[in-house]
Amino acid sequence: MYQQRKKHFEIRAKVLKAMAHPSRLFMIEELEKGERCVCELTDMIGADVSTVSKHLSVLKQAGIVIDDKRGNQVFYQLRVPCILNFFGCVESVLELQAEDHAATLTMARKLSI
Amino acid sequence: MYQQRKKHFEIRAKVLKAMAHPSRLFMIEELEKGERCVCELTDMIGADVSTVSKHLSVLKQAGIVIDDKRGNQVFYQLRVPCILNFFGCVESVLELQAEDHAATLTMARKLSI
DNA sequence: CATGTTGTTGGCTATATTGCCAAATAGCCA
DNA sequence: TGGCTATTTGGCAATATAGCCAACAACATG
Repeated sequence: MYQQRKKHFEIRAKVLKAMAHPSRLFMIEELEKGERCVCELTDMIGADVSTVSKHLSVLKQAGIVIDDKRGNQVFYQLRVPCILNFFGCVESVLELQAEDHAATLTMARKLSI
Repeated sequence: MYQQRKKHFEIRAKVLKAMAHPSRLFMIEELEKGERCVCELTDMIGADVSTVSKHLSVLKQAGIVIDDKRGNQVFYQLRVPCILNFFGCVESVLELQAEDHAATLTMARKLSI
């Protein structure tokens, strides 16, 4: 049932895993506006260049971005525009969580906890 | 630039991280068909029950599923139907990768590498 | 060529994740 | 109550990830 399609899920998971980091999510959102060089992203994130470079290589490995070396700099570009759509979904998860949280607070207040 | 919205990205990343595991992706896909108890998922996945239970708790923590204890069993249910849409996006990443791979092979053949 | 800028890679430590086993908990039924 | 099933939790070892520094590679420019 699962074992047969395991490989399939492993591959999908790799893509998600590549996205599942705050700095990388930021980069994706930033790259939606257009290509950026490593130095620009580094400035925005405020981490070591080597750290940012490694994050970008994770995204590249996963097929989410492509790089283009021009002169001294390397420009990264989103490869998959649809990623944007997904954030709406993630957002709806978060909204539900917020509702739950609010409901819990209300309930607690009613029960004077 | 990033530091101000860091929290925001951390929260999003948590949701993605929860999804980013082959067994958990399988569960999500399975739960799209309807609720399932832990024992059913365990049978399908073929891992230890405790492992499956922990995976489910990760999904629950992230707000992706909810659980409902009925008698002896615990049924899990998807909370966010839109997750399905995202797989199309992940799939398109994979298709692009496949194309690249094919192109690389073709190129290698042309160059007789 | 020498120097500065931009990125990548290796190495290291700290931390997180995974998955198993064993133990604990909770509900069912005789 | 006692035994059975379903599930969760704690603990542990193996492995993976993150982020920094240092070293290196590639290019530009004086």
